Amino acid sequence: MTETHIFAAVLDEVRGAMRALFPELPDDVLARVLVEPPRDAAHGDMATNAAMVAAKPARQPPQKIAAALAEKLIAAPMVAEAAPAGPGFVNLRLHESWLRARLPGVLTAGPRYGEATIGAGRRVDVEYVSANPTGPMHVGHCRGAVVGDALANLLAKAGWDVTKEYYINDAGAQVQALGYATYWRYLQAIGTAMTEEDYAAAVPGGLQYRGEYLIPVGEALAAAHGGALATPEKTPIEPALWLDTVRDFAVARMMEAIREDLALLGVQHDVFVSEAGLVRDGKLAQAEARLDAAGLIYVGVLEPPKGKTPDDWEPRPQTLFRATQFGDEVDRALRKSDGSGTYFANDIANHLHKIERGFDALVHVWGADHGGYVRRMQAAVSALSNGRVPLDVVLTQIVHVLKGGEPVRMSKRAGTYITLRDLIEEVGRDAVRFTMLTRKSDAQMEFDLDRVIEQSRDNPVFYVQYAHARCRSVLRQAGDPEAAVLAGAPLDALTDVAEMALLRRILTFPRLIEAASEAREPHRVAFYLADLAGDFHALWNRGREDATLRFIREDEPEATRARLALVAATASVIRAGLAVMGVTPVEEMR
RNA sequence: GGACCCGUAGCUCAGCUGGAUAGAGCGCUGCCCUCCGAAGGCAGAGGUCGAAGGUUCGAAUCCUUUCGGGUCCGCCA
Repeated sequence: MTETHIFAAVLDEVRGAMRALFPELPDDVLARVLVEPPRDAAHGDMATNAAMVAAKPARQPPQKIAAALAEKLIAAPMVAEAAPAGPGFVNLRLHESWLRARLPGVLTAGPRYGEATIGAGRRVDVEYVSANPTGPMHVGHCRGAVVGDALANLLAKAGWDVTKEYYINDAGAQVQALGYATYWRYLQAIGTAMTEEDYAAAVPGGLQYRGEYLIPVGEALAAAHGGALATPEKTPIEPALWLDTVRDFAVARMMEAIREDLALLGVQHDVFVSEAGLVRDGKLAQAEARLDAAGLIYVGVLEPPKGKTPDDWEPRPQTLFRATQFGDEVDRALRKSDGSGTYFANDIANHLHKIERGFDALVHVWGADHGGYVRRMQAAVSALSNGRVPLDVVLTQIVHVLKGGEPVRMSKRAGTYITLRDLIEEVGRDAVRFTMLTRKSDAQMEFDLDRVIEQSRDNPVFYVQYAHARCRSVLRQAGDPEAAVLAGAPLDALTDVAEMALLRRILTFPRLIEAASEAREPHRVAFYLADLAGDFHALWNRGREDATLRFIREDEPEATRARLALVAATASVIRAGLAVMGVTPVEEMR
């Protein structure tokens, strides 16, 4: 799709020209040559750093190279002006006719516009959400779900073969606690006389997960097993007789609920991997054997953390992984001092599983509270794959929910935390998804329930949707011409500055997809769409001041067709961008 | 004590992975709707990019130090 990727097209010309001017220039120097939009539009459409990059190896001053390059580039078909500038830039102004001629390609590509080839069909595993199956999803999970899903879509758009994965933490103490909590609800369901406090006192680690959402789970257990999991007096029997059953039952129910919540958000994973399953299949043992064979495991005693030593600190020998060999601060425990595996060990097994499935790259979306965990996981992946498979971790920061400008206090104990379901019911799925992408993922975010449904200029959700609705409104009024028909329209009539600004923005979409996917930053798509919508609204407003700039003009059928092509392309790019974000475009605003 | 993230206009945030005179929205100031595309539009003011060094043709961006905010910190997941 290079015919619509204007930066790639011009870059080809620049590299060709440099090759002709300096045949001996090394490839790695040529690879550093870039063609970018200049900050200041007064400098033209694009600028290249080629002369500055080549100055040293070519042993010539950059300005001199820039002058020669400019002279050469003026011969390129799309170049209208080429001028050396500043420290050695070459500024390029492109023929507007050439830019207009890209428009049919945009229309023909439709939803596929912007697809890139940098993924080159390589396989990437994107793991996200991975909430513990111990309760309903809340806003904290929501951001990770949206960012992960959009990132996966973005990578697919950039040519990666993407697998969306959910890792179920169903093996640790948390799900054990879930088992005990569910068992309490079961006892209640069969009519126990015990009090909650008596029961809690007998539970190792205390009774967690006291939320009401486990009540129906306990009732379902009672329906399935009757009184068989308790004494005739409806008091607890040995945990060994029921814990596995109850825990597995509860986890299955929680996962069902989580899948429903994710479906509400429009998130669908391709693969669910069970931590307990990995352990059962011996993946943990395999991973450990592998690291051991590489001499990366030893039994040792870690230093206490520097500064404040915990009160109960005592040195204990543990099985450790030599994470320091891969850039981590300290070696990390694989086994606790009692010999049982750590969460880290299981996660290593998880990553071995991924590597064995042949992925070329791994991506995780984690909450920021796992930030300290990144380095060791990268160390492990590096060790297991001999450095072949990169692991990128995208951290998402906390979301503060506001209502009318006031923070909504969240407390698990009081049961006032906001579930994903609440959020979607309050503002709608599309607003949730879009808004979650209006910040860099590693910046804290305020989610103002009133703001995100506000219909105004400063709400990008509305602003972008409104632009699409306006586009569709115009097209409907014109009888909804086929994209193929509009692709054949003569475009010479598109000359107004606002029309050209919009066109130029449309043509930067492929470059945006490349950059955003490389940086693993889906939020850039949201900002791009806001800019695109801004250009479109600006053009619309010009039609208000100057009737000759309106899209549909009875007296000018040719100009009308050209403008409809531009409007159709705008709508198409908005749809393509929203598709990456997982947001549904609206046909009209009511 | 250490690690990671953040610090950009009065406010909320972008800044295309080192480029030219740092941007947007809100807010503020001043103009613009009898009607024809105003759920608004146009223009303007507003910045030592937290601070100090360093790297180089060139730094908001990279490195070091430092200040402020957040998150986390042996075997919890």
